[in-house]
Amino acid sequence: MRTTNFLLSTLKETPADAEIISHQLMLRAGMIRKVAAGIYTWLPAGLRVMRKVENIVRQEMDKAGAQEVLMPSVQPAELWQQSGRWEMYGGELLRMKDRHGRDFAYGPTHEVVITSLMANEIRSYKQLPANFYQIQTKFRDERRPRFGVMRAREFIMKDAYSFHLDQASLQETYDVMYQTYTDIFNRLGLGFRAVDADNGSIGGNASHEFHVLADSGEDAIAVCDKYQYAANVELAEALQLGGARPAASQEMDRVDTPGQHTIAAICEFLSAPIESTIKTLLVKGEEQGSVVALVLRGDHELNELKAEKHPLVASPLTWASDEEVQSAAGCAPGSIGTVGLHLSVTADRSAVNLANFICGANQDDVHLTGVNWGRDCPEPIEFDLRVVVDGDFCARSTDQQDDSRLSIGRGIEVGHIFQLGTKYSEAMNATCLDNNGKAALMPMGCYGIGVSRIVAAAIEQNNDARGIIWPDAIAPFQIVITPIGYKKSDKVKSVCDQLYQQLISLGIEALLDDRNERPGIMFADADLMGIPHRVVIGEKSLDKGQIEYKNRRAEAAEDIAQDAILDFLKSALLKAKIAE
RNA sequence: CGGGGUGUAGCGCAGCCUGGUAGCGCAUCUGGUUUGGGACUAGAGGGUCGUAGGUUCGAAUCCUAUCACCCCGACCA
Repeated sequence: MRTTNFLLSTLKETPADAEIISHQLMLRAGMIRKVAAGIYTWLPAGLRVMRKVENIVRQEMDKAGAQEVLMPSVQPAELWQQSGRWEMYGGELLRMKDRHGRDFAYGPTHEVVITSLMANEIRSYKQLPANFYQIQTKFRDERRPRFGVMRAREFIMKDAYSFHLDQASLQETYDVMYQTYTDIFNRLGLGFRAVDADNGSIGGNASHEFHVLADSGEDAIAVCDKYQYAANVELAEALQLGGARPAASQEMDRVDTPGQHTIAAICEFLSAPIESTIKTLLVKGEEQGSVVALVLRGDHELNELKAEKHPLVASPLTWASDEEVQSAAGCAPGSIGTVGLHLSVTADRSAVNLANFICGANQDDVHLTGVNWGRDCPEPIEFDLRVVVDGDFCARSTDQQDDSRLSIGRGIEVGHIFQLGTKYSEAMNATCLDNNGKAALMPMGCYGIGVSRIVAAAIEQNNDARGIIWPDAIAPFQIVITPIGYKKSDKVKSVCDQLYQQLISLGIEALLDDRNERPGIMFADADLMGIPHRVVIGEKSLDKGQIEYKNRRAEAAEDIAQDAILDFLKSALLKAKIAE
C-alpha cells in the first residue's frame, strides 16, 4: 500500500472526549471514528488490525475442530420469549418492530438462535460433540458506553457454542477451548491471564475469563505466579493471616476514646498497630428484621459478594441503618464491638485468630483493649469475608511457608468460556437420541472473545509517548518504507519502489510513504500507527550503500548494507513470528 | 436511572458574565523557500454558534423547552 492511496487520517491533537490511551490513540491514528455513543466506524487502518485478530481467532477455532457459521444479527422475539429472556434481559436488549409490528431484537448474544437451530439439526449422539462459532456484530445497549471500542454498544465478537451428549464430553471440549484461547492470546502477542471465574455453585472448571493485563482494566484480578492461580479479586479466596491464635495474655480493659470513631483514629489514639484491632459491621440478616454482625481485622476490607453468600446475611447486602445499629448495639457506628453484643457474630478467618484485640465497647466514645474470643465474648462463626490484598497467600498453596503470594493487578476481559449445562437446551427443547434410542438433553458450552475489544486492549498494553506499538501479529502493516526525497531523487525513488515491490511479492504487508512530506511528519505518523518495522531510504545512506532499519520498540536505528536489506527484513519478520 | 458538565469551522479552544451580527491554533487548498523527527512565508476557502420557542430595535451571548455528547455513581457481562 502506498500512503497516497491510503486514508491516513492521523490527528496531532487528542480529541477531547477520549479518556483512556487506547481510545485516544485509535482516534489519533485514524483507526476509528465515532458515529454515535458507543457506535463506531472502522477506518482502513483500524479494520486491517481487526481482520488480523479475526483471522487468528478463526484459524485457531478451526484448528480446534469448531465449525464457522453466520447467524443473523436481528432475531425474532419468539426465540427470546421461548427461553424466557425477552422479559429477563432488560434494557441492554435493543428491541424493535418490523413493518408488520412484529417484535425483534438486535442480538446481544446468540444462544437462543444456535440452540433452536441445533434442536432441529442434531438428531443423533453420533453427531456429537459439535462446536459452532461465528464472528459477528453484537449490540448491547449499555447504559453508559465508554472508552471507545473498549466498552462500546456495537462490537465484534467471536462466539461459539458446543453441544454434547454428556458432561464428560462438555468438559473435554471446554478444556480444548481453554487451550485454544491460550494459543490465541499467545499468537496475538498479548500478556494475559486465564482467570478463575468459578462462583462455586456449579463447581469444577465451569467458567474462566481471559484478561489482558493492563492498568486501565476495569476488573481487579489476583494473580499467583507460583500456582498459576488467577481470580477476580471479588472471588479470590482469602486465607487466614497470622497463623494460630495466641493464648490470651492481657486483661480486658475499658478506655475512653472521645471522638475516635475510625480504625485509623483509634490506632493513632491508642498507639496500637492496626492488625490488633477489629471492626464490627452490622448488616441486615436473611431473617426478616434481623441484624447480624460481621467482624474483620482493622486493616481488612469487607468483600460484599462473599458476605452475601453467608446463609445468615441478606442478599443483596444491606447495611443496618443508624437506628438499627443504635438499638442492636446501643451505640453509633464507630463504637461497635463484640463484647456483650447479642447478635450472631461471624468473623473473617484472619479476625478469628486474633488475641488481645481492640474493639468498640458498644458505648459511644469507649473502646475495649485486650479482648479475647471465648473469654470475653462468644467464639464467632468463621467465614471468608474479606477482600484479598497484595501479598496474601495464594489459596492454592498448601504450605504457608512457601513463597506463593498473590499480587493484585488489573485486567481487561477479552474472553470468557463457560459451561452452560442444559439451561438453553431445556428451554428450546434441544435433544438428540442417545445410544439407547432415547431423547437426551444436550449440555452446552459457550465461548466468547471480544474481537474489537482486543484491538483496544492490545494498545493499552503496547504504547509509548509516540503512539501505538503493535505486536507483529496484528499490526496493520508489517513494514513502513520511509523515503527521504522520494520526489527529488530518482535513486531514492527507484530503490524504494524496488524494495516495496519485492516485499509485496513476498506477501509482506508494506506501506510505502510516497507523500511529499517532510521526514518528521512521516516518522511521526509511522510511530503513531505503530508499524513494527521501519526502513528509511535516503541519498545520504545510499551513497554509502546502506539502508537504515529501525524497530518500533528499539531506541536507535541501525545501518544495513543495501544488498542485504531484503534478507535482513525477512529474518526480522521471521524472528518476530517465532517470538509469538 | 441519579448527580455534574459540554455543545461555536474537520480537530482543540476563546468569545457568553456586561446583547451590537464571530475569532485563535492545528488541519485543508494555492504560490514561493524548504526537506533526517510534526518547517517558514504570502494568500485562500470553510461556521444554520446543537435544535425550537421566547425577551429585545438587535441574541453565540439573556430566559424556557428539547436533543446530543462527556464525566462520576448505580447497573450489567
